[in-house]
Amino acid sequence: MGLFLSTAVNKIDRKGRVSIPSHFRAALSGQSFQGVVLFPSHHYACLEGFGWDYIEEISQRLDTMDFFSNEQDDLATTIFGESVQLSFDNEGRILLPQGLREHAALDGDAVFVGLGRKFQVWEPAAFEQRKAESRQGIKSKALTLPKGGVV
Amino acid sequence: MGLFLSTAVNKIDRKGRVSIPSHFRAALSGQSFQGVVLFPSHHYACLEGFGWDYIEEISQRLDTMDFFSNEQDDLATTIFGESVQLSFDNEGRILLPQGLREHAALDGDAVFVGLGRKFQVWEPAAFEQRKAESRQGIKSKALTLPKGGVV
DNA sequence: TGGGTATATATGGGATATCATGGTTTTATA
DNA sequence: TATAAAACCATGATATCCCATATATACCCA
Repeated sequence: MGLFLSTAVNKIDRKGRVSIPSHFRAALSGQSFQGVVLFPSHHYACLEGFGWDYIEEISQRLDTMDFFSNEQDDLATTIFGESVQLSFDNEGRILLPQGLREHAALDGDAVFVGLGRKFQVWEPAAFEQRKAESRQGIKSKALTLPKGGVV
Repeated sequence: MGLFLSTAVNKIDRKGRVSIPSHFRAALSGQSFQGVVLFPSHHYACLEGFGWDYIEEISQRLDTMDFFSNEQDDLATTIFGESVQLSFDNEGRILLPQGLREHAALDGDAVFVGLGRKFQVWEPAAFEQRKAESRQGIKSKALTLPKGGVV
């Protein structure tokens, strides 16, 4: 397995904890780090999430760049500097840092959307809007999957 | 594990001590030397930091460069000449040498930014500027990760 | 098939441990 | 002996652990 699928909505409790949907946790069960990495999306008011292996992959790609190059620094500052490593508690929850909650305007409920190798976390109303937009986008541009490609 | 992620701001006390964020210490927990290596960045008014293992890797990479090139001299001078090895106290703090504090204009608060294999230490206002700059840099140059997608 | 039981998941709350921070005392050093 | 550095101790805030419970899901057996 290892792919994030489907959508689920969970509650954020007064301490700022949320359960990661169990099927998302199942997708991560094989990994060394039991938790997720979250990152504020630059396109939308939502969070992007993935497993530890994905971060390591990014790190390896960055390592192929020059040591103290500006390009490497720019990418690393935005990608690594803004992502947070959050481990599961015994109940499969994470504690959402304040900054991330604000970025996605999360309060009360959180929508988890599976997108294959990554997932997103949305405030419910914002997600409804996004969903409508994306349907519209698919219609107007007649988007299809690239041949044999990944989303 | 072993990657530096996310951003945290800690206080420098009147003796010049700062806590290294606990998740950074966790990333270094497997290493023989319990502490960090810091040196003044030549690109920015900040400090660059990493664990002991990374110093060795840098040394190896320098060996692959032209022997008496200016570039190698610069790097070698910076990295080996200006680096300071600072060990944790029982509370996970280091004592910042005066010269380094001045280079990064550190006073009061210090921002720790994870960049994967290394991290940086910034004066808060200076980092805000740097953050904007790096986002801009990515956009304008349409930077993507080598051989692969953007996050 | 129906109904009931067991199991897993999501959620809440109190107790406990960790972290960042400040200060005091002891040790090393010049 | 003067000074800086290291070790030690204290504390509030916050994160983590642990237990309880409700609800939903899977499972079993008549």
